[in-house]
Amino acid sequence: MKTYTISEVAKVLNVTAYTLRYYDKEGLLPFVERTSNGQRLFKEADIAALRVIECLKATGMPIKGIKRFIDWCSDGDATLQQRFDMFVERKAAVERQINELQDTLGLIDHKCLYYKEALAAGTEAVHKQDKIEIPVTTN
Amino acid sequence: MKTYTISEVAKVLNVTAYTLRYYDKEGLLPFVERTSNGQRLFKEADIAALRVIECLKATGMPIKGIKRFIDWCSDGDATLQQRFDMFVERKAAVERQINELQDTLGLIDHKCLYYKEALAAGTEAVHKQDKIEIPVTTN
DNA sequence: CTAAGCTATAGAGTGGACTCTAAGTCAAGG
DNA sequence: CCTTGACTTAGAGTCCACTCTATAGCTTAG
Repeated sequence: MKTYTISEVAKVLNVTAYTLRYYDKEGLLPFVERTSNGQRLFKEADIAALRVIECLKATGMPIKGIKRFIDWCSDGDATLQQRFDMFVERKAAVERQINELQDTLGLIDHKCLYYKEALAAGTEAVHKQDKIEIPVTTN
Repeated sequence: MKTYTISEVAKVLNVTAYTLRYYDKEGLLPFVERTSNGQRLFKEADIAALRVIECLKATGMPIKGIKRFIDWCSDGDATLQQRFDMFVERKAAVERQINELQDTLGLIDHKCLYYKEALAAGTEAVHKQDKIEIPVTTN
C-alpha cells in the first residue's frame, strides 16, 4: 500500500507541511500513523480525509468545528446523526454565503458600470449630475 | 441635514462603535467630520460610503485594500481608472468565490446523502460495503 | 453641582489560522 | 565517518480584524 511523507501530502493538497502539523496538533489527524521513529505515514485514506477537512474549511467552518467532526468520526456509528446534522447545517451555511456573494456581485456590477461611465466622461461628476437631473435612478 | 452619532451608525450598519473607530484609525473614514469638541458627525453620504466599504469587505478585500480605494476616492478623477480596474478585479474575485462555494456545495450534498443512507442503515458500514460490491460508484 | 451617559484617545488584549525557529533524530550518499 | 536533507517537537512569532480597557471630556437631567 502506497504511503506518503508529510511534504508529499503537502504538495498534493497545496498546503505547507507546517499547516499539516498544525492540523495534527489541533487534533484533526488522529488517524495518521507513524513509523517506528515517529515519522508520519500518510495513506490514501488519510489524504481523502484531508480533502473532507479541506471541504469543511471551504464552508467557513473553524478548526474547532472540524475537530468536533473528526472526534465524532472516531466515535463511530453512535454519532451518525450528529454528523448528518452537521452537513445539513453546513449546506445551509454555504447556500447563505452564495446568496450573500450574489448580492455583493450585484452591487459590484453597479460600481463597474458607475466607473465605466465616469471613465467615459472623464469625471465622476457625471453621476453627481445624474442625481440632480434624473433623481429617479437609484445609482 | 440629518447627522448621526457613532453609535447610531453602528446600530444602522449592525457593527460596534469600536469597529467604526477602528476603521477610522485605519484610514477608511477620512471624510467623517467632527464637532467642535472632536465628536464624529456622520452624514447620510458617510453611511453610503460605509455601505461600499461593507460591500468590499464582503468580496474578501482586506482593510488595507479598502484603504487604497478610499485614498483613490480622495484623489479625485485622476484615479478613476484604478478604481474601475479594482471593481472589475473584485467582480472576478467574487465570481471565483461563488464557483468555489458551488463546488463545495456539491461535495457537501454528497456527504448529506452519504450520512442519510448510513443513518437509514444504522451504520456507516453500508458504504464500505458499497466500495467492495460496486467499486464503480465514486461515493 | 454632580452623576449618568454619551463621546474621545492610546494602547493593550483576543482569537484564529497559520508560519516559522531552534534543536534534535534518522537514513542515504560520497 | 560525516554531511545533506529529509523528518520530529515545543514553543515563539505574525497577521488580521477586531475588541476592550483606562482615562478623560462634554452635556443634560435631577
